[in-house]
Amino acid sequence: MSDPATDQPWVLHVDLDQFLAAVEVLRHPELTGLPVVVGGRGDPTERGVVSTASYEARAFGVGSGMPLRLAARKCPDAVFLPVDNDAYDAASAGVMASLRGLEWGGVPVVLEVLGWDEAFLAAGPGHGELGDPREFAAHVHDAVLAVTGLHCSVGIGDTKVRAKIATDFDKPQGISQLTGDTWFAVMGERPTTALWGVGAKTAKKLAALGIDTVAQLAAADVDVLAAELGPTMGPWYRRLGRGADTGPVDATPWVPRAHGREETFQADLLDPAAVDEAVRALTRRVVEDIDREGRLAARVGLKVRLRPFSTVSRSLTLPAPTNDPTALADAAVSLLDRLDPRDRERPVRLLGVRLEMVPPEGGY
DNA sequence: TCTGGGGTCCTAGGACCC
DNA sequence: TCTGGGGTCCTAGGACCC
Repeated sequence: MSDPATDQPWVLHVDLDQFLAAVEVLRHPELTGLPVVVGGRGDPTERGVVSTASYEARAFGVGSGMPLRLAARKCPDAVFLPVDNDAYDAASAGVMASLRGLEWGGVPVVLEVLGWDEAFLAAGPGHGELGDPREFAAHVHDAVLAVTGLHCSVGIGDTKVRAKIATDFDKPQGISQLTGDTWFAVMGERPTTALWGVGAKTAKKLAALGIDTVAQLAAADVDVLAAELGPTMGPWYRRLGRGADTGPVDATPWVPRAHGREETFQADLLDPAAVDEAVRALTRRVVEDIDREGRLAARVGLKVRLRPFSTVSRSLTLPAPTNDPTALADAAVSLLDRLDPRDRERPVRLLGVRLEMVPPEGGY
């Protein structure tokens, strides 16, 4: 199973348990054991959805993505807290630092960060004896807990896909293993949505082809998949059905391609002048984001969600890359003119502005 | 129960060029 | 007139993930 090119016989996937809720409980110990729901501005009468619910809240049927209003109905006694990105950034940095400091087989691990609360981890180049990966996984859990006070679950695999899927088998504070030897026994009869990257829409397309399970996907005709799902995605789904690799764990820091800001208004915007001004305000915020990285925008995108809930987008390539706030705001506002005239009269629920940046010297 | 915000990557059609 | 074919860029939208 080991890839000789990377010498990564094992891939670990580390996933913090109920991360946002856990960070809140950590700094508000009086919330320990209570149903905690983090989402929106923390007001369950507002428009917004649940980002993370504590396990106590999940017992009431509250889950990620659920409207806050519904969460409040299911669990009226829950503590609702606003999303506090700065706090989670800081907690995440602590977690990743604790992982980066680990050694396995006598050398520092390779760490690939996947977001606030997830990472892949593999033995570094030139490592020695690795021992039982379960023992190391337990060590990872304990090390993260000791440094940050946060619990995690760990999946062990021989590919990233397998490690990622294994993590979900045992949460919280679990350690699970999934390799090529056990893949079909464990995954074969599961629905295709059990795979990382197959959602409801793709599952439906696959079902129309008579493909309902992971094993059926793994055995599917690659030409049929390519014809129905695209030349890149079709073959990729078949590989996914086999748990095949997505490449080695790679510690190369992520360079963002784009930044965006969007806002769902508590009350739909009815006045065109208010829409213009909101687009300009969003653009100013995104410009701050790209300026923080010293990057220039090459394309501007505008997203508009109209009442009741239809979304349209428009985008343009700038004549020349820039970070000039006025030029970018003008470009974003100009995209409003490209909307269907009938849509321009409809109430606006959400606006979003996105800046695609010039790739850094040397590319990504 | 009216459905967030931050992203990534892929697809398909048309424009445009040779 | 009934008509090529490849390549690349631009744009809108879709799907997915955390």
